[in-house]
Amino acid sequence: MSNQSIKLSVDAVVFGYEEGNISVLLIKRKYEPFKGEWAIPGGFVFNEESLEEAVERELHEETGIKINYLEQLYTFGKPSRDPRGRVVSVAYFGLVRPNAYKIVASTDAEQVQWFNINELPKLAFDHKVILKAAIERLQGKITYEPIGFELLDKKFPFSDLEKLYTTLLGRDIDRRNFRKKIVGLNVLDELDEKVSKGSGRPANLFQFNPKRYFQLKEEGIIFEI
Amino acid sequence: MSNQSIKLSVDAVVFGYEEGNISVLLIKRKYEPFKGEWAIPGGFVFNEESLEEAVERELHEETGIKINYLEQLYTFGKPSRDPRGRVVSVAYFGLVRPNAYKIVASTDAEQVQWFNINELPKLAFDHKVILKAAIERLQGKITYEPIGFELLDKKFPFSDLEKLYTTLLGRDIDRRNFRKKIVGLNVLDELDEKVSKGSGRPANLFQFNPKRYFQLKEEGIIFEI
DNA sequence: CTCATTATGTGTAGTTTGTACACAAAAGTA
DNA sequence: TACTTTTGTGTACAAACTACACATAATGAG
Repeated sequence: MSNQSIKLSVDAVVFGYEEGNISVLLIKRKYEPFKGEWAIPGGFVFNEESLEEAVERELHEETGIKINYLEQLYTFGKPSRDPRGRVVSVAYFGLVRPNAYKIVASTDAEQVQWFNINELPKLAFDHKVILKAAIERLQGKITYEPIGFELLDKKFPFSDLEKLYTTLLGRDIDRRNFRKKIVGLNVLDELDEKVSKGSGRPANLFQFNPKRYFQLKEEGIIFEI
Repeated sequence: MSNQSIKLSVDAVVFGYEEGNISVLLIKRKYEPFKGEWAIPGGFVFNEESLEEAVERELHEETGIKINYLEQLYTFGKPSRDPRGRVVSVAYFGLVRPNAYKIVASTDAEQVQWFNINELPKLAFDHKVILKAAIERLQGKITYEPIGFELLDKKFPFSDLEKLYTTLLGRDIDRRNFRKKIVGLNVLDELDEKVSKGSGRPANLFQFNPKRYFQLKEEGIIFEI
């Protein structure tokens, strides 16, 4: 099989969340194919780097971002997916706090921008399919793994968490029951700090406690919303 | 990136189930590297075939089996995982009814054999890691997708289903509650046939109804055990 | 043929979890 | 100071889960 001529690339769907909006990080391609079109950041894997290293490198090169949470999503291998020839792409799925980093376009990217997932532009390659898979994964996973916290500030008022879940799940949540449930999971620390945004009673701040979460997980107690 | 020299392969972890035993299909390698050692079936992807086609081809070539259920598991890309050089492997996860096919070794395989997942031999490459991931996926997935039926005969007594779940989940199940729950999901058809194996009251046969399952799924009713 | 053995089939009560729902407290603003 | 806005909290009812025992239909041994 020395005559195999398949190229391997990685792509990263990076989600951010801010004030009730879920957004994805996209780049405008500087070169052919699909020059000038929007695409998920990514690129070819170097011979000696791992797939994760490749994703982080490409992301940093093209967008300036450093990722918070990263997991493999799916590998897309349809022979026709890239006009240049056979390219198989391992797609990853990432989460960041958008305000924690400044996005800067460089190398293959002419521009970088956050897009609300409900207002997406036309995408290059099969990136629409990849993005769809990523959104489904995010929506599915948020109910049984505490990944939502990766999208919020370290310290957050309960209402932020609630708004994140209503946005992601696309349905209303009963505030009291939601809080009861999350508090019952016992993975949040209630801080002695309050935050006030505009009018209304100031909210207490909370913080996710990963240590406690992993302890509980080992004891077989599962996170589920 | 024309100087990328990464090879792409696929591997398939195929599970079977018979009489309280979950087993995996392994081959004994005919050639170097790892000649004579047991491994998951798989091989290099051809330039023009999709990943799924590659898996099915390799499986058929090496073991004679045709798969019942196939899904992508994970892509393993550690630079050091293959002594021949950089090989990235897309691992798949398959289910079959073992008695439905005759396994026959050929091409790269000197031998094919079902191994109980609790009595595994030493494995070539990083196949131990792959297998572990596959087992976890199987155990996880069986509680929220009706994939268990792919491991049973088309028509099966309830006790078979129950035994499958106790085996996979590694814990006892209350027979009455389990039956109540599954029947309540409304995805099984009760047939007018009975089967008797040795002594004991003959059991009614059941059959999974995929059509009904997909209907219910679209209505938002979820399968969960 | 009868009795012991084996596996299937079935209901109910108690507990736990989920759901629906409204008002007081603490801040800002006019 | 009173009006608006957002946070914080408890209870009653419904649904789901759990534990649990005995009758039924077959086989096999004596």
